[in-house]
Amino acid sequence: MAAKKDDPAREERELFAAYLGRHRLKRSEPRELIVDTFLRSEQHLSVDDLLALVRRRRPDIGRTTVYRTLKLLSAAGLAQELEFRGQTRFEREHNREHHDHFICRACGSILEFSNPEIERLQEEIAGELGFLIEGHRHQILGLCRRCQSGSSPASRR
Amino acid sequence: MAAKKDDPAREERELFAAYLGRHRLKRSEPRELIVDTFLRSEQHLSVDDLLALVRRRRPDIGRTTVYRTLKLLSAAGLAQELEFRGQTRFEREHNREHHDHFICRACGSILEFSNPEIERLQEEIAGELGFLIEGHRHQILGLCRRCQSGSSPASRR
DNA sequence: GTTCCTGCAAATCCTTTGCAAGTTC
DNA sequence: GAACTTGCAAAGGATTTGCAGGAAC
Repeated sequence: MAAKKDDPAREERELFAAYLGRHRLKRSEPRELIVDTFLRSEQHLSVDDLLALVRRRRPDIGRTTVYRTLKLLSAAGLAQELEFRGQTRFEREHNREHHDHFICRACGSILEFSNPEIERLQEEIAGELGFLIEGHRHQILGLCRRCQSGSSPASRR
Repeated sequence: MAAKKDDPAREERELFAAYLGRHRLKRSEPRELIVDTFLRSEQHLSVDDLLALVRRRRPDIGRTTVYRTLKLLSAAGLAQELEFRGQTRFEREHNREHHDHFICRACGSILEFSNPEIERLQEEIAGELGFLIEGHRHQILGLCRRCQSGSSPASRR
């Protein structure tokens, strides 16, 4: 359950390699760099956030490749998309406990939360309506602690 | 509480007129037509849905005007935006009980639900994190009853 | 008459696609 | 060498903005 000592992302990289193999896709240096960077990064990256990180090492990598690789990661079940104000952000998905998000409208920071009782109630309501749940998107919008108290909002990343 | 006999949207139209007055904005025929059409329509309209409805009466109305009027309606607290797959939809907001949405991924239909217990739990969790709630977006995605059973999905609107 | 509205076209933003050149198997 | 990848540029879709003409106050 716990991460391996030296490489918490090893399992995910293996899963990604397996996904590529299953689909007759090839490994490549840009692809591996993007995947590694994503897996080691903070959560909730936009495409441009990730692109900037990747370009620190390989300034010649194109935005398109980041888009395509993130799509692969999603398809492989290793990344999940979040939508906020028309922007898409991505977070790691594998082996992470299900959770939802608070989003601060002032500084854009994202806090995670989870509550089994809410999940249970969702299932219950869906059952009553005959609806089959495949997923959900639950975002709470407002102000984080810092942005409520501080005179100026925490700077946007 | 209950709607007026002949014109359930009277109060909303008055509120909208008041909003215009407060902001030194003018009334106009396209604007009133769009507002009326929106208030009388089914829920969860996209901009193009509303545009099509409005053009039945006035084919010369532009998409831009619909965008702008919906923005005014939101600002006046009479409409609320929903986001789904990069598309924005709008629903009436005033005097409606708070609710969230099921969205069927097959036919795109939207069911509403509400659950005070979920609301309460949200508040509770937010309190623990010191987060001040201003709103939330809670969508459950999956398959509606028809699309689970029927061989072919209910047609997309 | 001044200020606000309107529709069109152009511009933006985010994302996807076509394509020729480069890589991987 | 065949099949897949890459980056660029172009295309796409949704939404916004600039602007000249028209309507409301």
